[in-house]
Amino acid sequence: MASTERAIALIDCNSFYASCERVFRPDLRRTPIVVLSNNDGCVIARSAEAKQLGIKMGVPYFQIRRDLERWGVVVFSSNYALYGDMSERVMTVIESLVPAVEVYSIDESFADLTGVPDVEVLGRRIRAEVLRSTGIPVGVGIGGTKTLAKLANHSAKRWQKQTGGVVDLLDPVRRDKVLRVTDVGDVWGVGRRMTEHLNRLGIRTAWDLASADAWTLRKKFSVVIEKTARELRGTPCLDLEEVASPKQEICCSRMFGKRLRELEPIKDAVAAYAARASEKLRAQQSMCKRVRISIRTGMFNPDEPKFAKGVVCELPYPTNDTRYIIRAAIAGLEHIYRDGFSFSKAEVLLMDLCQRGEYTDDLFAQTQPAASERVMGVLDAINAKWGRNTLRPGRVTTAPDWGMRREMMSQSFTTRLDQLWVVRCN
DNA sequence: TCTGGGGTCCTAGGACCC
DNA sequence: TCTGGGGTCCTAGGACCC
Repeated sequence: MASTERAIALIDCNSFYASCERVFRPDLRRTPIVVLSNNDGCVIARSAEAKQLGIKMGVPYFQIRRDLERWGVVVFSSNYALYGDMSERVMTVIESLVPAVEVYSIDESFADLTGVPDVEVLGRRIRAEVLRSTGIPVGVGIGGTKTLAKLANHSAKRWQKQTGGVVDLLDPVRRDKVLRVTDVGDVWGVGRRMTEHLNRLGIRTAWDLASADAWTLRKKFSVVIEKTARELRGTPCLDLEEVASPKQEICCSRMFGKRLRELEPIKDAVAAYAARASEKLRAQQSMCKRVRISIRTGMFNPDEPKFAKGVVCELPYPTNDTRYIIRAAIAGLEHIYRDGFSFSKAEVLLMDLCQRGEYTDDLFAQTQPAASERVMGVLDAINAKWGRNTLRPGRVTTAPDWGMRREMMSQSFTTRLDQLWVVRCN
């Protein structure tokens, strides 16, 4: 039965990073897998088997290392080159099957299925096609709004066996049934804090939230939660955004592979982060007017003296020139650095972005010289052809001793021919 | 020894203007 | 004696997301 009722699907990859690793290690089909954050810090992805073992998201690796060994869990450092490339492949397959897509994150996309005769059949087809073409298992949730599609997807995971990974909540009876058995904290957009607030008002399930008075929610909390409640009722408040708008700020922040006390190595790290952020800036055709640089010591060790500081540096004119951005970031760093602390992390944040060619607000304001444009153009062209950091500013080192720890990284199977040397089959 | 990285949106409150 | 009001812009901080 065809209908013009609005239908949105949320398609997400199951245990995405773990699934990516498994595609190239079919011998691990039934083995529990976890993937670690940068620096092998904490667990950020778990295969279904690993979840079953009770391994929690975000738990520090060093705390559970022994257990993982004992249980025979296979551990990977994160390999973003691989995940990014696999993500593109998954999205391409989805785009070939549905009228309109919004890529929402590395492992999720919304699709507009309005007017599709049988959404559940299409959902199952998406699932089968993505699995066949990429090896990645996905779940599909369908609803009248984005929030309901998210809820449907959550249900597909929760009742994986019964649903086969596809849930359609367009039918109001089924929708209400699911709303009643879902905790309000499991609703998209309701975090820990909001859950506490809502619980205090006696709002415990998604159904309670959907039934709550929208105006009261707005007055007591914010328009955000009001929209969530309306969406749960089936009133669309969030549109599908097919064209990604340029980022309003760009950030590069990382923990160092080890603590740094001296200013010089921190300068090197900040230069590298500033260079990376500038690349992202140019990739979306933007310029920035201000740079914020911040550093901090470790946050968890109670014996370690704590210190954190940041500063915003104005640039003389909007620029995308790595050299000036590095210069500003280092000047800021010298300003905030303090002797006698063990620093663990630095962050470079590019703020006040504008699109290249956008009119400056001051007719007499200085603009970036053409030479900058040319040098950066050459830099990016060479690195696009020969790989990141083939050409780089003198301050940026490739294998610094403060660099990231990643001792269990898989090969970049899909993006580096020189690393494609073993694929195990059983 | 050891605890990620990258974003968005909203709100409150201060500064400033007329 | 007596001390406006409305509007805008900016910033910091909170909350949330994956």
